Amino acid sequence: MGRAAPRKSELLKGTLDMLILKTLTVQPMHGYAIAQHIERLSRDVLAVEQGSLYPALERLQKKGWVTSRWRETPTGRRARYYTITASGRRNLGQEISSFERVLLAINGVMRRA
Amino acid sequence: MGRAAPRKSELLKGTLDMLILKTLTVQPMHGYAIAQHIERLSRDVLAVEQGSLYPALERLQKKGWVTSRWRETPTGRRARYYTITASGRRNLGQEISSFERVLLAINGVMRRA
DNA sequence: CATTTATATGTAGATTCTCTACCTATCATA
DNA sequence: TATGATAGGTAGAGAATCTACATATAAATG
Repeated sequence: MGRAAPRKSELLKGTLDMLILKTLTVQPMHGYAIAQHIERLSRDVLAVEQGSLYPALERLQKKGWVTSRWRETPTGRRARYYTITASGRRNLGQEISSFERVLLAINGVMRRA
Repeated sequence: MGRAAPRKSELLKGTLDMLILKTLTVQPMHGYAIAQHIERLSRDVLAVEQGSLYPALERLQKKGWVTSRWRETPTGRRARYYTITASGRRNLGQEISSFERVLLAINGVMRRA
């Protein structure tokens, strides 16, 4: 057999919520589409497993950062569409600056260590 | 009361092993010094708790990426000094490129989403 | 027509990592 | 004398992710 398939997966722990919220700033989307969106924009470097996705969406909803309702997809299937809330947007902003802050800190160690 | 003290802590989950290994490329160090080093180079953005540090060091040792032995510190205390191994260096290289790869992927989502 | 693949949502349980909260001990300083 | 810094550690909880499974429908393929 040939070389192993180029690892599709990998996900920096703790970034999934941020990625989902950012994705929902484009437009309301159902879970399956959110995962596809993230995978596509990351050129398939990031894999969003269902076992991570749906619990994450519940979490976000419980925190009031997204709301959801059942709707029909363009192809006539039923799906739960998620919408980011105002407080979700505020939280996204905070998560982004915290992420950047930590990233700079990590860089500080990795460059100068 | 005034605003909360500027959070000292924060640690991108999954990066601790990389930070420790990178720190040990400078020179063998004991645990306490590793934590201080990371905190200092990150300008106190990253906090390395003992409850994370020592289990991480055990992990790294179990995987053969570091070795350790008791020695005396310059100030005459006993401390366990950790040294990165050849396979530890190889692993560090892989962790770094994987980290960068994932970071680019996240950026792809965060910029274009 | 039958089967497989893609779309869509979810749950259970295990794993992994980190954190909080402890405990011990020595040395330096106030 | 007591407190803080140095040094190492553990137990248990909590959070997030992953694997594996279960369900259902629509579209594509044989």
